Amino acid sequence: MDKNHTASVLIDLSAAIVSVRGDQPVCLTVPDVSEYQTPGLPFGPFYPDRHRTMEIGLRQWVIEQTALDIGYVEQLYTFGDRGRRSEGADNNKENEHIVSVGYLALSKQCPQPNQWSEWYKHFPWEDWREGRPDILNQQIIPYLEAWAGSDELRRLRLQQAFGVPDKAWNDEFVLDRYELMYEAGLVWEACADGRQKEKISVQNGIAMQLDHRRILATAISRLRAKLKYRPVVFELMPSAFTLTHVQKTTEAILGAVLHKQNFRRQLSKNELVEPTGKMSKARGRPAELFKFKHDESQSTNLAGLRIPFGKSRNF
Amino acid sequence: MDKNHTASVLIDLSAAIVSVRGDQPVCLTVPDVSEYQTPGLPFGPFYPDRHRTMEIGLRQWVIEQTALDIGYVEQLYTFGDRGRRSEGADNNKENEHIVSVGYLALSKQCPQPNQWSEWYKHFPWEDWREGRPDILNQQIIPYLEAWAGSDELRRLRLQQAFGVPDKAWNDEFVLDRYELMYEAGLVWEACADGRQKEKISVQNGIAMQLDHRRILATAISRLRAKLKYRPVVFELMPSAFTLTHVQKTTEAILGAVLHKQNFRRQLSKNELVEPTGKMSKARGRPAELFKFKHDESQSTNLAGLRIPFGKSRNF
DNA sequence: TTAATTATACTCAATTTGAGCATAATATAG
DNA sequence: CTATATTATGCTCAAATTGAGTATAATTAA
Repeated sequence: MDKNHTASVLIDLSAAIVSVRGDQPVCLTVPDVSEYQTPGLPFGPFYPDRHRTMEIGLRQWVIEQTALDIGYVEQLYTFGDRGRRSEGADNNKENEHIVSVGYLALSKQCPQPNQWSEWYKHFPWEDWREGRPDILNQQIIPYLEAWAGSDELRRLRLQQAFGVPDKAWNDEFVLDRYELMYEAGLVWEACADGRQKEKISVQNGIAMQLDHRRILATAISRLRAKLKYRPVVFELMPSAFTLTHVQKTTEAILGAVLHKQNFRRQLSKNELVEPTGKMSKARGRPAELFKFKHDESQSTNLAGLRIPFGKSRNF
Repeated sequence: MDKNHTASVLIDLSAAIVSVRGDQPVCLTVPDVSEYQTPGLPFGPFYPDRHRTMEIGLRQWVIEQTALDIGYVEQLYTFGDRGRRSEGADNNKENEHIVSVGYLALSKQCPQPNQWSEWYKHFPWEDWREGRPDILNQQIIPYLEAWAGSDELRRLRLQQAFGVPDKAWNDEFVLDRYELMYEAGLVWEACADGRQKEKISVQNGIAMQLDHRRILATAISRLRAKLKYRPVVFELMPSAFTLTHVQKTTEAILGAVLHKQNFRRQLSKNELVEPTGKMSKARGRPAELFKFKHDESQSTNLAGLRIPFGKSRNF
């Protein structure tokens, strides 16, 4: 291969550190010093000679900078797109290319409320708990329809991501929706990256620095998907909780409301929780307090398109 | 942050290019020139100023070097572990750290049979189509049990990954199993990385260069999981195929046998295929030839721990 | 012509889901 | 003190899905 091209890059470890406050999922952000005032995700460089693995490197600076207790950490995706970091307008003097490795981390607490940003302020179209968000029919869909025009591929992607006109909304396609909106020039970042000449008239959710909103969209997608086959909700719960609390947290992340009795049935059937014996005190009838059953047997509940393994699989 | 540490790295794009030949899943490999004769995955450096995204870079050198038509491409994971690439014993002069970004690619054809390596030669314990592989009870499990000793955490991980003694085998935990074996010094790579002083007596599957067997394990895990909620099998099928052919391909990837009639029921219920009108010609009764229904409506079949969304979700 | 082989249709009990009703235990308003 | 709002929890029941077959059809090979 020819050596006329540079292959050396810098690696940023960016973290979407997620928690739930009340009924709102939140994400740790750092304020922006520039004129735009857009918040960003915390990130730090990866020093390969100091940290044995990237995850260790990530944990290191999260501890140093935020003093948070993050238990669950998962690598999301590695973004190396040129032009998705507003490089021209930024401080990086274009001699070094930056690749960002996105991580998802879950935290049980979220102190200092002003440093945490609510998900749905950045993605108002993703919260369906009060029904279909108005912004979809009033702003986003009409604009996207116009952008798609008669382009067959664009219409297909639109249908896939947003369920228009007759497909169902899929809560996991957060990233697909964001990327479509980026391409269509519907989000501020597209404008900042120079893909869109004129400023966006409607502010479709609060923008973030560089490609951080994309990383957050990836985090939400992943977390929503994961919730369905791994008991990660409990990484966001205190040691004792009511079943309603688990449900509210799940609903916050999924952006959808669930059937109460059936939700409890799943929890008890899968033996994910066990009673503590104590009771909560609130408005109505007191609820029993449960704790997470650290059985490790969770691994058994997978599923999906339903492959007919049959019961004989347990040799 | 202190600038005493270097942050500059080189990025390798490694690809697990997967296909299915007969009833064996295979993976494109390149021969090793060194004394060990271990095969490796094809890889190439990422030139950030030449390729806009890493995926474009990957596709580029795959086309250049293999002339293969790969449709489906998915980023797997970014590995930055020090000491997992046999750096000391290798050609890299340790002044530049290398991070490898693993990709999974699917190919419908696999010409030049000798360049493709069968999965289960590298992972003999993962193929359960003829029942539980002997190597598990005869070699792997006893060694791992001894390694775990009375260490509670190790025993838990062992139970989780290998299902011993009483949990079920989970086909998706390919990476977990490989990593456990690596840590226990049960695979050749651990020895090559200097973690294991003495050579492994039993060759537990054919080793690969650097951390390539780890990337392949990640690919298998991902593909097995994906199969259950996305119609990716069809990326490995020709344009017309019999239902049995789809099933054999699925079974090859999962390393497990499935119930025939119920497998077909799933395919027809989810409307993933449509008849071509033609028939196949083989030994027994001729089978109808089908083609993949490119409906894009596949997106509707997800699932998992079964979140009780209820039918009211289709607003 | 028979047997082996493969494909496909159909059945049926068990389990799981979606949806909701009924009742229990508390706080608070009057 | 009683009624009412509020939340928790137990229970039912029909519909759908799954696991595990049986039965039958259409070929080739012996």
